[in-house]
Amino acid sequence: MRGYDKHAYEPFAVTVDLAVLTLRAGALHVLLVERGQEPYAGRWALPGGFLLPEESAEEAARRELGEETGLADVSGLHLEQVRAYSEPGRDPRMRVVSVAFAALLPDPPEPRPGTDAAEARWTPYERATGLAFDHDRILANARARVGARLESTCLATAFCPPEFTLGELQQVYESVWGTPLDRPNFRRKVLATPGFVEPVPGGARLTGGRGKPAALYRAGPATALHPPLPRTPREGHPA
Amino acid sequence: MRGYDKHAYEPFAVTVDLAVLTLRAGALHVLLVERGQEPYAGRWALPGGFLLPEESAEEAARRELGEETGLADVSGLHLEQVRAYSEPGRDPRMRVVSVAFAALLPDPPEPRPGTDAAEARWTPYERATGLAFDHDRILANARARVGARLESTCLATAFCPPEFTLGELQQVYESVWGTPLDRPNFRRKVLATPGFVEPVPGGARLTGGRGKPAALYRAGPATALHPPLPRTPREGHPA
DNA sequence: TCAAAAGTGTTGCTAATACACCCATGC
DNA sequence: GCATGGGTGTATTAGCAACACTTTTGA
Repeated sequence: MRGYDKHAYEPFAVTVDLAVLTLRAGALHVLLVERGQEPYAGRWALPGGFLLPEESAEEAARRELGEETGLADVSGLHLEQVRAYSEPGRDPRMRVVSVAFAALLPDPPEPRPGTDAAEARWTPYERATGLAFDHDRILANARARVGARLESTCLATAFCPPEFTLGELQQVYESVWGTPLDRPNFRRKVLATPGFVEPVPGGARLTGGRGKPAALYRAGPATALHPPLPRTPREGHPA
Repeated sequence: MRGYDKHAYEPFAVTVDLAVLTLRAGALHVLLVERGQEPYAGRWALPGGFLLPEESAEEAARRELGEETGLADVSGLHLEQVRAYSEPGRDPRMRVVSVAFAALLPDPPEPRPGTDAAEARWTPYERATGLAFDHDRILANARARVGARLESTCLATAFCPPEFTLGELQQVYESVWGTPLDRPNFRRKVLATPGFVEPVPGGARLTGGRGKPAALYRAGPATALHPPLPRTPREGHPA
């Protein structure tokens, strides 16, 4: 930040990469795009793109999110910065520093191919391997980050539509963490946290499920979870 | 990452900013440098600098750390990436994207001024306000990140010399979190976590303290803390 | 002998896990 | 009826906060 000269250093390109996560049929999915050109032509990759001259990485990520998903209003969706990736060889063409974001979507719209006519597709998280560049690592980091945030923040509601049941909320945790949770205990912990969820006044849901209609909730005003929702229903904790 | 043209976009400068944290006399301190030139000439700032063409942000951060502290061997020190900062106006000169790191130092050496002859100084965390650029925010984010990592990882030993007492380790937590902890309970939790600390075979310490000599420990092989060391001796965090 | 810091023991409360059980709906 | 998912109740248990107490040093 001192002794600088605008032209003394090779210019860097700065991009954003997005791990757009959602739940489809109770399983974690990620939005992938098929690359149309070299390098890695034909391979799947995380969506992303260059920063425009007058936008921040967050703004670029939100713009890309709208472009890739085709969603009209993308302003309320949660974007979580994961970290920056800056290894010199990560893009064979030039020096690219990438800021990765995790985006959380409640309803999974069918993706429309981006402006560059490459295909876009929701892919189960487990099958999203062999991605272009270092996107395998970025995706794993994004999932780990989101999983950690679920423990201590109210982030889980970002995966849910405006009104949701506690069963749906529980599925968020189970899908991202990959562990089953005890329903009665989950319910108590969520309801015991003030401001996490609020019951919607006169609602109960019916049509979808085969069982008893579930009560509907909305996201509450809280952002932090005190105490945290621990990840361990079955884990080796002998001590 | 698609449809790119090396010259289609304004070039970005990429820098690293370092929040170098240490404990002096039981209080959290941060390394600041006085800026010698505009903008913000005469103001204090976090140390940092540009990425060289063939180094990653982590490598640049470690190099800067060595340059600013004057430490000969900087390879074992802990560097924690905080996040990237990319708002268009954050540097008035040009578009600068900065990757922030928190560095944790056990022994606080007197800093030597950097190559650019500006002054460098350890500053108590509370007095490190009014910094140049957006460094107030970066520093706060770095401290929050380190505090959160103390809960769930064995990071605290990075603040300690190779051999340390449990009292010193406790001071790390108390200084970063800003809360006093109960010594007996802290001791039990640390020792109950396998691999967090290991007693050094035949050691006890004497000269420094006025009380009973404390046993010496070293960092163990564990990196994660299960269960986490909770931050709350008596705390009610309402939303 | 006192102060200061390390270390041990104990107690009592809180909270969470692991269930059993009831409810309401679709088929 | 019965399968399925929602929701409530509860007992045992484990963990932990709080505090009393002992130990070992320097002054």
